[in-house]
Amino acid sequence: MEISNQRLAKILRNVSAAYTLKKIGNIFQIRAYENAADAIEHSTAEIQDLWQEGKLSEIPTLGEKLQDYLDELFTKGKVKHFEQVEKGIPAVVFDLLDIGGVGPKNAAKLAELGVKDLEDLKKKIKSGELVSKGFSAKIAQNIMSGLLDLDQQEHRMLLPYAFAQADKILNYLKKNPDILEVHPLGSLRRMAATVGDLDFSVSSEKEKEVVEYFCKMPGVSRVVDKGENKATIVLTSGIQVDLLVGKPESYGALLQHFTGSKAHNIKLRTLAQQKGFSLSEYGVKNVTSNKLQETRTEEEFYKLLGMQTPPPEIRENSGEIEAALKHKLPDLVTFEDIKGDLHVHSNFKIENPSHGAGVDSIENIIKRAEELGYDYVGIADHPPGFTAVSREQIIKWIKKRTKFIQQIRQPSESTKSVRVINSLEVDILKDGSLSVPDEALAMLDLCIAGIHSGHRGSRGEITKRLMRALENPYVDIISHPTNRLLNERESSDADWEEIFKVASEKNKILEINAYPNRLDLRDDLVRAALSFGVKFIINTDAHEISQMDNMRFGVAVARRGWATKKDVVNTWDWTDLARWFKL
DNA sequence: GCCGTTTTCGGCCCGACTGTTTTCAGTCG
Repeated sequence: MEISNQRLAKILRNVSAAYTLKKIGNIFQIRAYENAADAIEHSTAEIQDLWQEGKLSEIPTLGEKLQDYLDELFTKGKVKHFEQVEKGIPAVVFDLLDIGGVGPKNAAKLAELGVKDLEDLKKKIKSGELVSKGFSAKIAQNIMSGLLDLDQQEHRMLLPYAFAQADKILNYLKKNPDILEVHPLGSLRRMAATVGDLDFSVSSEKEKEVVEYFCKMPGVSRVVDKGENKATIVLTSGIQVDLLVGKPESYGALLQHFTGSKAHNIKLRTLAQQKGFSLSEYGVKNVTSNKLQETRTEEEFYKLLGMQTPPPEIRENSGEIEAALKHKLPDLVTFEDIKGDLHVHSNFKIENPSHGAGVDSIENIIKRAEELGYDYVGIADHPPGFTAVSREQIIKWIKKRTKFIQQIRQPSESTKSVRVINSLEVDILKDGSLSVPDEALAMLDLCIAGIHSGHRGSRGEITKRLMRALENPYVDIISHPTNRLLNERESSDADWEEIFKVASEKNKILEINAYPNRLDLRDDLVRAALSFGVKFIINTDAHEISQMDNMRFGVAVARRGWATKKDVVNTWDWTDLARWFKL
């Protein structure tokens, strides 16, 4: 049985709620379950995978006891202790917890009043039954809007989508002359693969006026909260947006505080506590003198703690605080370092394609690469499907395409033009062989290989397939290695350490695919692969030229995985790249 | 229940808003 991180977090939150309701243990035991749920929910690795590899202890907040419980859960599908503590609590209580604003106490109270499920609750609020049975009208109203929000929120937003929405809001905010600075916050600023709601901070002397201005933004459907210096709204699209306004003299602390992550901040505050400081969004307080030191910038804030400022992308309490204290933060790869995109699909004519072709011509792709300031671009179409087309036909098609590319790249011999790389993205078949014969692969400049079917194979099967592809001398790059699709499909299960080891030995490149719902290789696996000396390439896998702009989201994944410029081959200049790929 | 440059006990991040609370409980980020 597979248990997703989200489901796992929910199971632990249910236990926490049961502890609360039955008054089992103290507040810290209750919080321990919530802390673990948070950590699991925000983990980029699949917890069940870690369990299989015996690495549960790598997740902070999972101590001896919780590890035992998870072991029992994954082995037997249930946990005796959990069942015991939840005994006697109606199942509906745990469903009610999903409503924003409803915690254990209110959930239990609702169940007591005979609420059967979420639909029933909606009915009872509309009919006034809830109020007549003792709930205040205001609380009933809040629960109702929580219910409506729950209906709207299906998935977390994909990072590029969230960025597009955020840009509109940023543009609106920047128009107000009272606003001195504005930043995205939270998972958006940390460039996590998915984003729950959109948070922004603003530096201004006129806090109240800015909050008013924000609440009047076009597209606001509802103002949820409004305070002196903060507000929460819901847009007509259902997206929740938070705004926090701070004075310029303390803006650094505000920005730091709400960028998170939660785990990063908790660790930071624990550390500060030992040094006699208390941290908040207002600044650094000396506990002895009770004096608050304000900070204009994040850099000042971290400096007061004697450390470097970690880039937002790596603020996950995964070693960045220790590195910053030693002034040894890595020099992460940047978008400006990128010199080319080697995985773009064109509309080159093809019969019986194995997978979706691109919509733009090779000429237009080259033109776009020039506009982006790239030194090189790789055209990597899918070949014809090997089952529908004969071996001879595939070879013939590749010959024709190779000739076509050679013709249009003639001007690129001049120094100012973009170099064009003749490539294909071939399938790694069920047995690990490729969908294109070696004879045809020999005609290409380089070969990208990826799994495009049977993603749900067993750990052994997937590992074997990838291994065999890595052994193939024609394969240069493995595309989107885990094959996850965000909000749709989990990563394939494989022995990643073994794969990283072999990839490093054989000088094979792993792709960080910047396609919005892939962002694959995942950030945590990038970090793991780095320790084996694996090199990466960040590609957009664009199927239309506008998607070539997604590069920066792939860069974000690399940064979150602590990759530096030298680890990413498409930051290299043409000479180094050509030498590596023997072009 | 977790955790450790005060390690196996004794702490545990910090502050906000809402409701109806006249000093606090519940919930959230």
